[in-house]
Amino acid sequence: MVTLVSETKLTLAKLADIAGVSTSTASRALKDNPLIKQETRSRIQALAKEHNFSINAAASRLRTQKTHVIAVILNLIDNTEQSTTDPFLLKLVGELNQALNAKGYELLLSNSFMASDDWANYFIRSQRADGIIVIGQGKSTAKIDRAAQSGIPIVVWGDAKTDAPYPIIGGDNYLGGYTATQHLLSHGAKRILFLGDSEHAEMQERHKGYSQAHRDANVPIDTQCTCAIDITSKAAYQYINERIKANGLDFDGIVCVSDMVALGALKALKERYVGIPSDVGIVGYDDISLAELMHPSLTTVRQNTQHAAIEMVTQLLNQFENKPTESQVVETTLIARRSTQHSD
Amino acid sequence: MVTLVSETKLTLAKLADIAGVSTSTASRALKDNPLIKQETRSRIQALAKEHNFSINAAASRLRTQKTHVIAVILNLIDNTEQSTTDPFLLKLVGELNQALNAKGYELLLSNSFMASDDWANYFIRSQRADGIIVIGQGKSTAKIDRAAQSGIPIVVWGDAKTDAPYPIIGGDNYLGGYTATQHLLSHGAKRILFLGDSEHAEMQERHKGYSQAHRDANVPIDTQCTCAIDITSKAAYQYINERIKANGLDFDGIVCVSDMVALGALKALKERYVGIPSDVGIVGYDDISLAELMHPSLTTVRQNTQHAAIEMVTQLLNQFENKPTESQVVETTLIARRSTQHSD
DNA sequence: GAATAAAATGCAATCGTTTGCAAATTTTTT
DNA sequence: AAAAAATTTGCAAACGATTGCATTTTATTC
Repeated sequence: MVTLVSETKLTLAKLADIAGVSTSTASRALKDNPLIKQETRSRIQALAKEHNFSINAAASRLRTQKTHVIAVILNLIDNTEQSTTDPFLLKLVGELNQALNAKGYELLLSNSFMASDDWANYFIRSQRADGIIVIGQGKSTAKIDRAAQSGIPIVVWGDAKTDAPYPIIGGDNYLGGYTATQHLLSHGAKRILFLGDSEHAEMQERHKGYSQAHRDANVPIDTQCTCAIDITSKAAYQYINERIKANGLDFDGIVCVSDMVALGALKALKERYVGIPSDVGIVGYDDISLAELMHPSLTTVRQNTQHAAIEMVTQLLNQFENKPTESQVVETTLIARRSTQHSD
Repeated sequence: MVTLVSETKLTLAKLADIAGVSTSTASRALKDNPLIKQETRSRIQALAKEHNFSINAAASRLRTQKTHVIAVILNLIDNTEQSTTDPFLLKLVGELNQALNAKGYELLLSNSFMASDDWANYFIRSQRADGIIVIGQGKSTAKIDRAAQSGIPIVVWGDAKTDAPYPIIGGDNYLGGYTATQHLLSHGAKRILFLGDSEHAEMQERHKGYSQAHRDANVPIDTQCTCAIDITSKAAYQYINERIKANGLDFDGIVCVSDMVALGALKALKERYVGIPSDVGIVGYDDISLAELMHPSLTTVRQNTQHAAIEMVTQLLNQFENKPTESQVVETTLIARRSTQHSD
């Protein structure tokens, strides 16, 4: 059976014609509007299916002024390639896709390199999307602030403790940093490196937790142990390599701001036959799927991303209805594995 | 300085009013149409910037019948969660985003679970997107075939050797499988497992390469060595574990259909203190960023995804202009690392 | 069976751009 | 300085769906 491609595009008007009703009736019938007699509704819906009819989204959006599209912006750091390589960000995108679809929205993917600088204009005023979800606060929140200032619906994944006029969803970074550090200290570590980029709000919070854990354990902190590097495994690998070359093994624990960073550090240590966790314990962040596949498996801090995604979507949709919104902290737990402790 | 949110939405008509010209002139001026006097053009463009004006995409799409949006569909395998976990797919999405943006298109992300079954209808006829890029042929190409049959612009990432009425971009899977196997054989392996799901076209090709390599090397093939598992690290981990438990170490090499699978296998072997590569050599596929971070670093087959993305976009845009299209094979190379050979 | 209430359908304006064609303006030519 | 040609601009009709309001049809009541 060959289905011929219909010569002329099928519009609602034509479908209505076929059904012998007006376009208004057809339109309502397709939306299951109870204003229309049940029998008519079913008849038209069946007809639509039969003729492979689809409402024209462009026309519908123009008329209703709603797109049912959400722009998700990966807010990347300018000079690093954190983006394409970090599984965590993309995992979050996957979860968002799911959460959005569940609410009848679609996901327009973008990143801070490509989208023009004026997000409110480009995405919302232009009616490309109804709202924006930004992943990551980046080093500066200028663009986010600007977008928010113009009053568009917006939600951010970042550090929820940051004071901002828009809701921020994120793990408890202070707690994450604290727990990771405390975990190492309780296993006897005395000189713990903090590996990450301290310009991020999220990372700063983690660093505060790192410091507090030291204070609570009465272990002195050496500023030499706070290491600012790009958030990539390569940077971590290089840093650890060079540090050991220069100073010898002058630390016995590492708190990393992401699993990717941890894996880079791990590789450098292994190549130099540093025992893990016997000589150095390592804690990562994010619990990417590879963390438990490493050898030794990687102790890390997991944030409930699925819950986060749902929360972000909820907070965004709330804004559509002018409901109040608020920043939300999602569950953050330490997953203890072999990179910090010997066989259980 | 407070920028007031303009009370009434700024439309092209209003902008034209402000400028003292007709909407037609304004429209053309914004597109830098040479029909309009240069001076007028600049004046209106400046005015648009000043007033934060953005063309309404919905209206524009309705009128021009073009969306400048491409739907990217992750064609996942129904019961596995390959999706959210496999860095390779998401890397490809990243590259596509880049390639699309370079051509002035946006990326609408979707996956085979969520999108309705009738892609042509849902995305194209509904004017949500101008074309479709499908990532992965899946176990059945039914949905893809159906979409293609209705004559919409479509491109697929998969096995380029598959005969299909749409262009397929992909690595040379036969060669990849052949090279990986040959590499292991040349390092002395005699019984090599093939770990993967043979229902995929891509995997089948790789398996053919695997077989041919054996024949060329005069090494017998045991069907017991072809192992059908889900394409996840977890499945690989379990499989290897159970196999060893049941049969002992009855193999000395593994060809995996993805790095994720390889990492799962690797973990299982390490836990049983199987020497790598001394007892068993392992080759992965995809060269995800973690491959070289593993210990030992993972020998794998790399496909040039950046080139692939650009090629896919090109082939898709060609269809818009009714230019001929053709399947394309992208560069596929073996990256030899420690998991198959001792220190160099 | 007429009057009233309730249910179902249709009319027509609107959303904001784009574009073929006509009209107005400017420049060039004779 | 008028005619012809070239350059700029504007008119008005699409694009296809949605929805408040009016109208028609059906069901209910007396």
